[in-house]
Amino acid sequence: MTKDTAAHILLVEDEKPLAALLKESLKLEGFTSRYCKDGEEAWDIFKSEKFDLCLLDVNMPKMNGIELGKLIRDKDAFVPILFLTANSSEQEVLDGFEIGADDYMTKPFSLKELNARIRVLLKRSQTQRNFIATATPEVFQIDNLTIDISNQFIKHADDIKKISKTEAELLKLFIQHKNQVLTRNTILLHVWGRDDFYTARNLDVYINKLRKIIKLTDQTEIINIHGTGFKLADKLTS
Amino acid sequence: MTKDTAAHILLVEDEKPLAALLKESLKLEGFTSRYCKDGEEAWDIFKSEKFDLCLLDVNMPKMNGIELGKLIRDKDAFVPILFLTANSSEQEVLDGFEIGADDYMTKPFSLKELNARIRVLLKRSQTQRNFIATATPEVFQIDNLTIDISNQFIKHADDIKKISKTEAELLKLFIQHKNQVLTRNTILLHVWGRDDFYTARNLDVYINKLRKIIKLTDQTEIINIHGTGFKLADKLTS
DNA sequence: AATATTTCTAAACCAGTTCTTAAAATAAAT
DNA sequence: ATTTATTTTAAGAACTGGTTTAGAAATATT
Repeated sequence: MTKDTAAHILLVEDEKPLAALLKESLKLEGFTSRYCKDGEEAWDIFKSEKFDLCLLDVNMPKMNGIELGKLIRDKDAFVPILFLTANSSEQEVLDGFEIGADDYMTKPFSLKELNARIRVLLKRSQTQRNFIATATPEVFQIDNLTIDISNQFIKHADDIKKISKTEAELLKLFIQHKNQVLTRNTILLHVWGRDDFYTARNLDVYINKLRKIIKLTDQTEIINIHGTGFKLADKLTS
Repeated sequence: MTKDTAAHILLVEDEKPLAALLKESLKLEGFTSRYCKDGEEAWDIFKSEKFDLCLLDVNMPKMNGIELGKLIRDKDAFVPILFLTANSSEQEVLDGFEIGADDYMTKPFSLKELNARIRVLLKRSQTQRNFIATATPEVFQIDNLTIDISNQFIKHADDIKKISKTEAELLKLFIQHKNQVLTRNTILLHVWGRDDFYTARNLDVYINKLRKIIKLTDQTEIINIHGTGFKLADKLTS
Protein backbone atom coordinates (compact mmCIF):
# COMPACT_ATOMS: atom_id res chain seq x y z
CA MET A 1 0.00 0.00 0.00
CA THR A 2 2.17 2.77 -1.27
CA LYS A 3 1.36 6.19 0.11
CA ASP A 4 -2.36 6.95 0.14
CA THR A 5 -3.24 4.50 -2.58
CA ALA A 6 -6.01 1.99 -2.12
CA ALA A 7 -5.32 -1.33 -0.50
CA HIS A 8 -4.85 -4.18 -2.93
CA ILE A 9 -6.76 -7.32 -2.08
CA LEU A 10 -6.40 -10.92 -3.22
CA LEU A 11 -9.86 -12.41 -3.70
CA VAL A 12 -10.14 -16.18 -4.09
CA GLU A 13 -13.64 -17.63 -4.42
CA ASP A 14 -14.91 -20.37 -6.72
CA GLU A 15 -18.60 -19.42 -6.67
CA LYS A 16 -18.78 -17.01 -9.57
CA PRO A 17 -21.85 -14.97 -8.54
CA LEU A 18 -20.54 -14.37 -5.02
CA ALA A 19 -17.10 -13.56 -6.40
CA ALA A 20 -18.57 -10.94 -8.72
CA LEU A 21 -20.53 -9.42 -5.86
CA LEU A 22 -17.46 -9.30 -3.64
CA LYS A 23 -15.29 -7.78 -6.32
CA GLU A 24 -17.88 -5.08 -6.91
CA SER A 25 -18.23 -4.43 -3.21
CA LEU A 26 -14.48 -4.08 -2.73
CA LYS A 27 -14.35 -1.65 -5.62
CA LEU A 28 -17.11 0.44 -4.08
CA GLU A 29 -15.16 0.55 -0.82
CA GLY A 30 -12.22 1.96 -2.74
CA PHE A 31 -10.01 -1.11 -2.85
CA THR A 32 -8.41 -2.71 -5.85
CA SER A 33 -8.59 -6.47 -6.07
CA ARG A 34 -7.30 -9.42 -7.99
CA TYR A 35 -9.73 -12.27 -8.50
CA CYS A 36 -8.73 -15.92 -8.72
CA LYS A 37 -11.09 -18.81 -9.20
CA ASP A 38 -9.09 -21.41 -7.32
CA GLY A 39 -6.22 -21.92 -4.92
CA GLU A 40 -3.59 -22.91 -7.46
CA GLU A 41 -4.16 -19.87 -9.60
CA ALA A 42 -4.15 -17.69 -6.49
CA TRP A 43 -0.84 -19.08 -5.29
CA ASP A 44 0.76 -18.30 -8.65
CA ILE A 45 -0.54 -14.76 -8.50
CA PHE A 46 0.42 -14.27 -4.86
CA LYS A 47 4.03 -15.12 -5.58
CA SER A 48 4.37 -12.33 -8.09
CA GLU A 49 2.11 -9.59 -6.80
CA LYS A 50 2.04 -7.61 -3.56
CA PHE A 51 -1.22 -7.68 -1.58
CA ASP A 52 -2.40 -5.83 1.51
CA LEU A 53 -4.96 -8.47 2.46
CA CYS A 54 -6.15 -11.91 1.34
CA LEU A 55 -9.82 -12.86 1.23
CA LEU A 56 -10.00 -16.62 0.81
CA ASP A 57 -12.88 -19.01 0.41
CA VAL A 58 -12.27 -22.24 2.28
CA ASN A 59 -14.08 -24.72 0.05
CA MET A 60 -12.52 -24.69 -3.36
CA PRO A 61 -11.43 -27.18 -5.99
CA LYS A 62 -7.77 -28.03 -6.63
CA MET A 63 -6.38 -26.43 -3.48
CA ASN A 64 -8.61 -25.49 -0.57
CA GLY A 65 -8.46 -22.20 1.26
CA ILE A 66 -6.70 -23.53 4.33
CA GLU A 67 -3.86 -25.03 2.28
CA LEU A 68 -3.54 -21.81 0.34
CA GLY A 69 -3.62 -19.79 3.56
CA LYS A 70 -0.79 -21.86 4.94
CA LEU A 71 1.36 -21.27 1.87
CA ILE A 72 0.65 -17.56 2.05
CA ARG A 73 1.39 -17.37 5.76
CA ASP A 74 4.66 -19.23 5.30
CA LYS A 75 5.76 -16.78 2.65
CA ASP A 76 4.47 -13.66 4.41
CA ALA A 77 4.12 -13.62 8.17
CA PHE A 78 2.16 -10.39 8.29
CA VAL A 79 -0.33 -10.08 5.45
CA PRO A 80 -3.83 -10.30 6.96
CA ILE A 81 -5.84 -13.36 5.93
CA LEU A 82 -9.64 -13.47 6.17
CA PHE A 83 -11.43 -16.74 5.46
CA LEU A 84 -14.93 -17.13 4.09
CA THR A 85 -16.68 -20.40 4.72
CA ALA A 86 -20.07 -21.96 4.05
CA ASN A 87 -20.33 -24.97 6.31
CA SER A 88 -18.21 -23.92 9.21
CA SER A 89 -17.55 -26.94 11.34
CA GLU A 90 -15.91 -25.70 14.51
CA GLN A 91 -12.81 -27.71 13.70
CA GLU A 92 -12.47 -26.07 10.30
CA VAL A 93 -12.56 -22.63 11.88
CA LEU A 94 -9.97 -23.62 14.46
CA ASP A 95 -7.76 -25.03 11.70
CA GLY A 96 -7.97 -21.69 9.97
CA PHE A 97 -6.84 -19.79 13.02
CA GLU A 98 -4.20 -22.42 13.65
CA ILE A 99 -2.44 -21.76 10.36
CA GLY A 100 -2.46 -18.05 11.06
CA ALA A 101 -5.78 -16.64 9.89
CA ASP A 102 -6.72 -13.22 11.19
CA ASP A 103 -10.47 -13.47 10.80
CA TYR A 104 -13.20 -15.82 9.71
CA MET A 105 -16.68 -15.15 8.36
CA THR A 106 -19.43 -17.68 7.82
CA LYS A 107 -21.71 -17.50 4.80
CA PRO A 108 -24.14 -15.95 4.44
CA PHE A 109 -22.61 -12.78 5.84
CA SER A 110 -23.34 -9.07 5.77
CA LEU A 111 -21.27 -7.25 3.19
CA LYS A 112 -21.08 -4.25 5.46
CA GLU A 113 -19.71 -6.34 8.27
CA LEU A 114 -17.19 -7.90 5.93
CA ASN A 115 -16.05 -4.46 4.88
CA ALA A 116 -15.79 -3.33 8.49
CA ARG A 117 -13.66 -6.36 9.30
CA ILE A 118 -11.46 -5.75 6.28
CA ARG A 119 -10.88 -2.18 7.42
CA VAL A 120 -9.98 -3.33 10.92
CA LEU A 121 -7.41 -5.75 9.56
CA LEU A 122 -5.93 -3.21 7.18
CA LYS A 123 -5.68 -0.60 9.90
CA ARG A 124 -3.97 -3.01 12.24
CA SER A 125 -1.40 -4.13 9.73
CA GLN A 126 -0.78 -0.56 8.66
CA THR A 127 -0.17 0.53 12.24
CA GLN A 128 2.13 -2.40 12.75
CA ARG A 129 4.05 -1.49 9.63
CA ASN A 130 4.47 2.11 10.77
CA PHE A 131 5.56 1.03 14.20
CA ILE A 132 8.31 -1.19 12.98
CA ALA A 133 9.36 0.44 9.78
CA THR A 134 12.00 3.10 10.08
CA ALA A 135 12.78 3.71 6.46
CA THR A 136 15.68 1.58 5.37
CA PRO A 137 18.48 3.80 4.17
CA GLU A 138 18.43 4.15 0.43
CA VAL A 139 21.51 5.73 -1.03
CA PHE A 140 22.45 5.48 -4.67
CA GLN A 141 25.55 6.57 -6.50
CA ILE A 142 25.41 7.50 -10.15
CA ASP A 143 28.67 8.76 -11.54
CA ASN A 144 29.70 11.63 -9.28
CA LEU A 145 26.17 12.15 -7.99
CA THR A 146 25.00 10.77 -4.66
CA ILE A 147 21.26 10.33 -4.22
CA ASP A 148 19.97 9.80 -0.70
CA ILE A 149 16.29 8.93 -0.92
CA SER A 150 15.37 8.53 2.74
CA ASN A 151 17.11 11.75 3.73
CA GLN A 152 15.82 13.51 0.66
CA PHE A 153 18.95 15.11 -0.70
CA ILE A 154 21.42 14.86 -3.55
CA LYS A 155 25.11 15.57 -3.35
CA HIS A 156 27.28 16.61 -6.25
CA ALA A 157 30.88 17.55 -5.61
CA ASP A 158 30.28 18.60 -1.99
CA ASP A 159 27.24 20.53 -3.08
CA ILE A 160 24.22 19.32 -1.15
CA LYS A 161 20.74 20.06 -2.42
CA LYS A 162 17.49 19.05 -0.78
CA ILE A 163 14.79 17.38 -2.84
CA SER A 164 11.10 17.03 -2.06
CA LYS A 165 9.31 13.88 -1.03
CA THR A 166 7.66 13.49 -4.42
CA GLU A 167 10.94 14.08 -6.24
CA ALA A 168 12.58 11.48 -4.05
CA GLU A 169 9.86 8.92 -4.66
CA LEU A 170 9.89 9.41 -8.39
CA LEU A 171 13.67 9.31 -8.54
CA LYS A 172 13.69 6.12 -6.53
CA LEU A 173 11.21 4.51 -8.89
CA PHE A 174 13.43 5.36 -11.85
CA ILE A 175 16.61 4.19 -10.19
CA GLN A 176 15.04 0.91 -9.15
CA HIS A 177 13.94 0.37 -12.72
CA LYS A 178 16.97 1.71 -14.50
CA ASN A 179 17.04 0.87 -18.20
CA GLN A 180 13.43 -0.29 -18.03
CA VAL A 181 10.57 1.60 -19.61
CA LEU A 182 8.02 2.82 -17.07
CA THR A 183 4.63 3.61 -18.51
CA ARG A 184 2.99 6.87 -17.53
CA ASN A 185 0.23 4.89 -15.87
CA THR A 186 2.65 2.88 -13.74
CA ILE A 187 4.47 5.97 -12.61
CA LEU A 188 1.31 7.88 -11.85
CA LEU A 189 -0.24 5.09 -9.83
CA HIS A 190 2.96 4.47 -7.96
CA VAL A 191 3.80 8.03 -7.05
CA TRP A 192 0.45 9.82 -7.03
CA GLY A 193 -1.93 6.91 -6.58
CA ARG A 194 -4.13 8.11 -9.40
CA ASP A 195 -4.03 8.61 -13.14
CA ASP A 196 -5.96 11.53 -14.59
CA PHE A 197 -5.31 14.39 -16.96
CA TYR A 198 -3.94 16.91 -14.46
CA THR A 199 -1.79 14.44 -12.61
CA ALA A 200 -0.32 13.40 -15.93
CA ARG A 201 0.66 17.02 -16.66
CA ASN A 202 2.10 17.16 -13.19
CA LEU A 203 4.31 14.21 -13.98
CA ASP A 204 5.76 16.17 -16.88
CA VAL A 205 6.63 18.96 -14.48
CA TYR A 206 8.43 16.52 -12.24
CA ILE A 207 10.25 14.86 -15.13
CA ASN A 208 11.56 18.31 -15.87
CA LYS A 209 12.77 18.78 -12.28
CA LEU A 210 14.41 15.36 -12.28
CA ARG A 211 16.19 15.97 -15.55
CA LYS A 212 17.87 19.00 -14.03
CA ILE A 213 19.12 16.78 -11.23
CA ILE A 214 20.17 13.92 -13.47
CA LYS A 215 22.00 16.33 -15.74
CA LEU A 216 24.60 16.72 -12.98
CA THR A 217 25.90 13.37 -14.04
CA ASP A 218 26.70 13.09 -17.70
CA GLN A 219 26.32 9.38 -17.96
CA THR A 220 22.64 9.06 -17.38
CA GLU A 221 19.44 10.63 -18.67
CA ILE A 222 15.68 10.31 -18.58
CA ILE A 223 14.43 9.60 -22.06
CA ASN A 224 10.87 9.73 -23.31
CA ILE A 225 9.25 6.85 -25.13
CA HIS A 226 6.65 8.68 -27.14
CA GLY A 227 3.13 7.67 -26.29
CA THR A 228 4.29 5.21 -23.66
CA GLY A 229 6.35 6.61 -20.81
CA PHE A 230 9.90 7.25 -19.66
CA LYS A 231 13.13 5.43 -19.02
CA LEU A 232 16.20 6.22 -16.92
CA ALA A 233 19.06 5.04 -19.07
CA ASP A 234 22.77 5.33 -19.72
CA LYS A 235 23.56 7.85 -22.38
CA LEU A 236 24.61 6.54 -25.72
CA THR A 237 28.16 7.64 -26.42
CA SER A 238 28.33 7.58 -30.16
CA MET B 1 2.04 -8.72 29.31
CA THR B 2 5.66 -8.66 30.21
CA LYS B 3 7.21 -11.21 27.98
CA ASP B 4 6.40 -14.70 29.28
CA THR B 5 3.73 -13.73 31.77
CA ALA B 6 0.11 -14.49 30.98
CA ALA B 7 -2.04 -11.94 29.23
CA HIS B 8 -4.34 -10.01 31.54
CA ILE B 9 -7.88 -9.66 30.29
CA LEU B 10 -10.70 -7.31 31.27
CA LEU B 11 -13.97 -9.25 31.25
CA VAL B 12 -17.21 -7.29 31.37
CA GLU B 13 -20.44 -9.28 31.23
CA ASP B 14 -23.64 -8.84 33.21
CA GLU B 15 -25.01 -12.37 32.78
CA LYS B 16 -23.50 -14.10 35.77
CA PRO B 17 -23.51 -17.73 34.51
CA LEU B 18 -21.87 -16.82 31.22
CA ALA B 19 -19.39 -14.61 33.04
CA ALA B 20 -18.38 -17.48 35.30
CA LEU B 21 -17.97 -19.77 32.32
CA LEU B 22 -15.84 -17.25 30.48
CA LYS B 23 -13.65 -16.55 33.49
CA GLU B 24 -13.06 -20.27 33.92
CA SER B 25 -12.30 -20.70 30.24
CA LEU B 26 -9.81 -17.85 30.23
CA LYS B 27 -8.10 -19.37 33.24
CA LEU B 28 -7.84 -22.74 31.50
CA GLU B 29 -6.26 -21.04 28.52
CA GLY B 30 -3.64 -19.59 30.84
CA PHE B 31 -4.83 -16.01 31.03
CA THR B 32 -5.56 -13.95 34.10
CA SER B 33 -8.70 -11.88 34.10
CA ARG B 34 -10.55 -9.20 36.00
CA TYR B 35 -14.32 -9.51 36.04
CA CYS B 36 -16.72 -6.56 36.14
CA LYS B 37 -20.50 -6.77 36.19
CA ASP B 38 -21.21 -3.52 34.38
CA GLY B 39 -19.66 -0.75 32.28
CA GLU B 40 -19.22 1.81 35.05
CA GLU B 41 -17.35 -0.57 37.30
CA ALA B 42 -15.22 -1.65 34.34
CA TRP B 43 -14.27 1.90 33.43
CA ASP B 44 -13.10 2.55 36.97
CA ILE B 45 -11.01 -0.57 36.92
CA PHE B 46 -9.63 0.09 33.44
CA LYS B 47 -8.27 3.47 34.47
CA SER B 48 -6.14 1.98 37.20
CA GLU B 49 -5.12 -1.40 35.84
CA LYS B 50 -3.21 -2.43 32.74
CA PHE B 51 -4.91 -4.93 30.42
CA ASP B 52 -3.77 -6.79 27.34
CA LEU B 53 -7.26 -7.28 25.94
CA CYS B 54 -10.85 -6.26 26.70
CA LEU B 55 -13.74 -8.68 26.35
CA LEU B 56 -16.93 -6.63 26.51
CA ASP B 57 -20.56 -7.59 26.44
CA VAL B 58 -22.59 -5.08 24.46
CA ASN B 59 -25.90 -5.22 26.32
CA MET B 60 -25.33 -4.17 29.89
CA PRO B 61 -27.00 -1.97 32.48
CA LYS B 62 -25.63 1.47 33.44
CA MET B 63 -23.18 1.83 30.57
CA ASN B 64 -23.40 -0.35 27.49
CA GLY B 65 -20.45 -2.06 25.89
CA ILE B 66 -20.15 0.32 22.97
CA GLU B 67 -19.92 3.37 25.22
CA LEU B 68 -17.38 1.62 27.38
CA GLY B 69 -15.43 0.54 24.32
CA LYS B 70 -15.28 4.12 23.12
CA LEU B 71 -13.91 5.35 26.44
CA ILE B 72 -11.33 2.59 26.44
CA ARG B 73 -10.30 3.27 22.84
CA ASP B 74 -9.91 6.99 23.51
CA LYS B 75 -7.63 6.29 26.42
CA ASP B 76 -5.66 3.49 24.77
CA ALA B 77 -5.39 3.37 21.01
CA PHE B 78 -3.94 -0.11 20.93
CA VAL B 79 -5.51 -2.46 23.47
CA PRO B 80 -7.54 -5.03 21.51
CA ILE B 81 -11.30 -4.90 22.11
CA LEU B 82 -13.55 -7.89 21.43
CA PHE B 83 -17.30 -7.47 21.75
CA LEU B 84 -19.79 -10.15 22.68
CA THR B 85 -23.38 -9.61 21.68
CA ALA B 86 -26.65 -11.50 21.89
CA ASN B 87 -28.97 -9.83 19.43
CA SER B 88 -26.57 -8.53 16.87
CA SER B 89 -28.37 -6.10 14.64
CA GLU B 90 -26.06 -5.30 11.75
CA GLN B 91 -25.96 -1.66 12.78
CA GLU B 92 -24.84 -2.54 16.28
CA VAL B 93 -21.95 -4.55 14.89
CA LEU B 94 -20.96 -1.72 12.57
CA ASP B 95 -21.13 0.75 15.48
CA GLY B 96 -18.76 -1.49 17.37
CA PHE B 97 -16.21 -1.53 14.57
CA GLU B 98 -16.71 2.20 14.10
CA ILE B 99 -15.54 3.03 17.61
CA GLY B 100 -12.47 0.86 17.13
CA ALA B 101 -13.42 -2.70 17.99
CA ASP B 102 -11.08 -5.41 16.80
CA ASP B 103 -13.49 -8.30 16.74
CA TYR B 104 -17.10 -9.21 17.37
CA MET B 105 -18.74 -12.46 18.35
CA THR B 106 -22.42 -13.26 18.44
CA LYS B 107 -23.91 -15.38 21.21
CA PRO B 108 -24.12 -18.26 21.36
CA PHE B 109 -20.54 -18.82 20.30
CA SER B 110 -17.97 -21.58 20.48
CA LEU B 111 -15.61 -21.12 23.42
CA LYS B 112 -12.81 -22.61 21.36
CA GLU B 113 -13.38 -20.10 18.60
CA LEU B 114 -13.46 -17.28 21.13
CA ASN B 115 -10.13 -18.45 22.48
CA ALA B 116 -8.67 -18.69 19.00
CA ARG B 117 -9.78 -15.13 18.26
CA ILE B 118 -8.35 -13.90 21.55
CA ARG B 119 -5.01 -15.46 20.67
CA VAL B 120 -5.00 -13.83 17.22
CA LEU B 121 -5.60 -10.41 18.77
CA LEU B 122 -2.96 -10.90 21.44
CA LYS B 123 -0.42 -12.07 18.90
CA ARG B 124 -0.96 -9.00 16.73
CA SER B 125 -0.64 -6.54 19.58
CA GLN B 126 2.36 -8.40 20.95
CA THR B 127 4.52 -7.26 18.05
CA GLN B 128 3.93 -3.63 18.91
CA ARG B 129 4.44 -4.23 22.58
CA ASN B 130 7.79 -5.85 21.93
CA PHE B 131 8.84 -2.90 19.90
CA ILE B 132 7.92 -0.47 22.65
CA ALA B 133 9.50 -2.51 25.38
CA THR B 134 13.01 -2.67 23.95
CA ALA B 135 15.09 -2.20 27.04
CA THR B 136 17.69 0.45 26.43
CA PRO B 137 19.91 2.30 28.81
CA GLU B 138 18.14 5.35 30.07
CA VAL B 139 21.11 7.65 30.51
CA PHE B 140 22.80 9.14 27.48
CA GLN B 141 25.77 11.38 27.03
CA ILE B 142 25.91 13.63 24.00
CA ASP B 143 28.87 15.93 23.98
CA ASN B 144 28.74 17.78 27.30
CA LEU B 145 25.06 17.05 27.80
CA THR B 146 23.77 14.25 30.01
CA ILE B 147 20.26 13.02 29.39
CA ASP B 148 18.58 10.87 32.01
CA ILE B 149 15.33 9.55 30.62
CA SER B 150 13.94 7.57 33.55
CA ASN B 151 14.66 10.32 36.05
CA GLN B 152 13.53 12.96 33.60
CA PHE B 153 16.33 15.48 33.74
CA ILE B 154 19.18 16.83 31.67
CA LYS B 155 22.51 18.05 32.96
CA HIS B 156 24.73 20.56 31.21
CA ALA B 157 27.82 21.84 32.92
CA ASP B 158 26.48 21.18 36.43
CA ASP B 159 23.23 22.81 35.45
CA ILE B 160 20.38 20.38 36.07
CA LYS B 161 17.03 20.92 34.39
CA LYS B 162 13.92 18.79 34.68
CA ILE B 163 12.12 17.63 31.56
CA SER B 164 8.56 16.39 31.25
CA LYS B 165 7.42 12.86 30.59
CA THR B 166 6.48 13.58 27.00
CA GLU B 167 9.76 15.38 26.36
CA ALA B 168 11.61 12.41 27.81
CA GLU B 169 9.71 9.90 25.72
CA LEU B 170 10.22 11.81 22.51
CA LEU B 171 13.87 12.39 23.24
CA LYS B 172 14.35 8.72 23.96
CA LEU B 173 12.74 7.76 20.67
CA PHE B 174 15.08 10.08 18.81
CA ILE B 175 18.14 8.86 20.65
CA GLN B 176 17.23 5.23 20.03
CA HIS B 177 16.92 6.00 16.35
CA LYS B 178 19.75 8.44 15.97
CA ASN B 179 20.61 9.20 12.36
CA GLN B 180 17.46 7.48 11.16
CA VAL B 181 14.52 9.32 9.70
CA LEU B 182 11.40 8.93 11.83
CA THR B 183 8.17 9.66 10.04
CA ARG B 184 5.66 11.92 11.75
CA ASN B 185 3.26 9.01 11.86
CA THR B 186 5.73 6.73 13.60
CA ILE B 187 6.57 9.38 16.18
CA LEU B 188 2.95 10.20 16.86
CA LEU B 189 1.97 6.56 17.30
CA HIS B 190 4.83 5.95 19.69
CA VAL B 191 4.56 9.02 21.84
CA TRP B 192 0.90 9.96 21.65
CA GLY B 193 -0.67 6.69 20.53
CA ARG B 194 -2.66 8.41 17.84
CA ASP B 195 -2.16 10.42 14.68
CA ASP B 196 -4.62 13.24 14.08
CA PHE B 197 -4.47 16.90 13.18
CA TYR B 198 -4.02 18.35 16.66
CA THR B 199 -1.58 15.76 17.84
CA ALA B 200 0.47 16.42 14.74
CA ARG B 201 0.71 20.15 15.54
CA ASN B 202 1.52 19.22 19.08
CA LEU B 203 4.53 17.32 17.84
CA ASP B 204 5.87 20.52 16.34
CA VAL B 205 5.57 22.19 19.72
CA TYR B 206 7.62 19.44 21.28
CA ILE B 207 10.21 19.45 18.52
CA ASN B 208 10.66 23.08 19.40
CA LYS B 209 11.18 22.25 23.09
CA LEU B 210 13.61 19.48 22.26
CA ARG B 211 15.66 21.63 19.94
CA LYS B 212 16.26 24.07 22.78
CA ILE B 213 17.60 21.19 24.83
CA ILE B 214 19.66 19.69 22.02
CA LYS B 215 21.14 23.09 21.24
CA LEU B 216 23.11 22.82 24.48
CA THR B 217 25.38 20.46 22.62
CA ASP B 218 26.76 21.73 19.39
CA GLN B 219 27.37 18.38 17.81
CA THR B 220 23.83 17.23 17.34
CA GLU B 221 20.61 18.60 15.95
CA ILE B 222 17.07 17.63 15.04
CA ILE B 223 16.52 18.16 11.35
CA ASN B 224 13.30 18.11 9.43
CA ILE B 225 12.77 16.03 6.32
CA HIS B 226 10.05 17.99 4.61
CA GLY B 227 6.81 16.12 4.20
CA THR B 228 8.25 13.05 5.88
CA GLY B 229 9.43 13.51 9.44
CA PHE B 230 12.44 14.29 11.60
CA LYS B 231 15.89 12.99 12.33
CA LEU B 232 18.30 13.38 15.22
CA ALA B 233 21.68 13.65 13.55
CA ASP B 234 25.24 14.79 13.94
CA LYS B 235 25.75 18.22 12.57
CA LEU B 236 27.51 18.42 9.27
CA THR B 237 30.89 20.02 9.73
CA SER B 238 31.72 21.28 6.31
C1' DA C 1 -10.01 19.85 50.08
C1' DA C 2 -8.15 23.82 48.35
C1' DT C 3 -4.42 25.84 46.09
C1' DA C 4 -0.32 26.18 43.47
C1' DT C 5 2.49 24.38 39.98
C1' DT C 6 3.58 21.95 36.05
C1' DT C 7 2.50 19.94 31.82
C1' DC C 8 -0.23 19.37 27.79
C1' DT C 9 -3.32 20.77 24.14
C1' DA C 10 -5.41 23.78 20.98
C1' DA C 11 -5.13 27.60 18.43
C1' DA C 12 -3.35 31.44 15.88
C1' DC C 13 -0.02 33.41 12.99
C1' DC C 14 3.65 33.53 9.88
C1' DA C 15 7.12 31.83 6.79
C1' DG C 16 8.70 28.68 3.78
C1' DT C 17 8.15 24.79 0.58
C1' DT C 18 5.95 21.98 -2.46
C1' DC C 19 2.32 20.82 -5.63
C1' DT C 20 -1.03 21.80 -9.05
C1' DT C 21 -2.85 24.00 -12.77
C1' DA C 22 -2.45 26.55 -16.79
C1' DA C 23 -0.71 28.02 -20.91
C1' DA C 24 2.55 28.68 -24.49
C1' DA C 25 6.28 26.57 -27.17
C1' DT C 26 8.22 22.63 -29.23
C1' DA C 27 8.55 17.91 -31.11
C1' DA C 28 6.79 13.52 -33.08
C1' DA C 29 3.59 10.80 -35.53
C1' DT C 30 0.08 10.10 -38.95
C1' DA D 1 -0.68 19.76 -42.53
C1' DT D 2 -2.77 18.51 -38.68
C1' DT D 3 -3.25 16.23 -34.61
C1' DT D 4 -1.47 14.47 -30.57
C1' DA D 5 2.22 14.20 -27.15
C1' DT D 6 5.91 16.47 -24.62
C1' DT D 7 8.64 20.20 -22.58
C1' DT D 8 9.12 24.30 -20.15
C1' DT D 9 8.01 28.22 -17.33
C1' DA D 10 5.41 30.49 -14.05
C1' DA D 11 1.78 31.97 -10.70
C1' DG D 12 -0.85 30.95 -7.01
C1' DA D 13 -3.08 27.34 -4.13
C1' DA D 14 -2.32 24.05 -0.78
C1' DC D 15 0.34 22.14 2.44
C1' DT D 16 4.01 21.81 6.00
C1' DG D 17 6.73 23.53 9.69
C1' DG D 18 8.25 26.92 13.51
C1' DT D 19 7.00 29.68 17.23
C1' DT D 20 4.26 31.67 20.76
C1' DT D 21 0.46 31.84 23.87
C1' DA D 22 -3.82 31.00 26.61
C1' DG D 23 -6.37 27.96 28.90
C1' DA D 24 -7.39 22.97 30.25
C1' DA D 25 -5.93 19.10 32.51
C1' DA D 26 -3.11 16.69 35.45
C1' DT D 27 -0.04 16.56 39.34
C1' DA D 28 1.95 18.06 43.51
C1' DT D 29 1.77 20.78 47.74
C1' DT D 30 -0.16 22.87 51.52
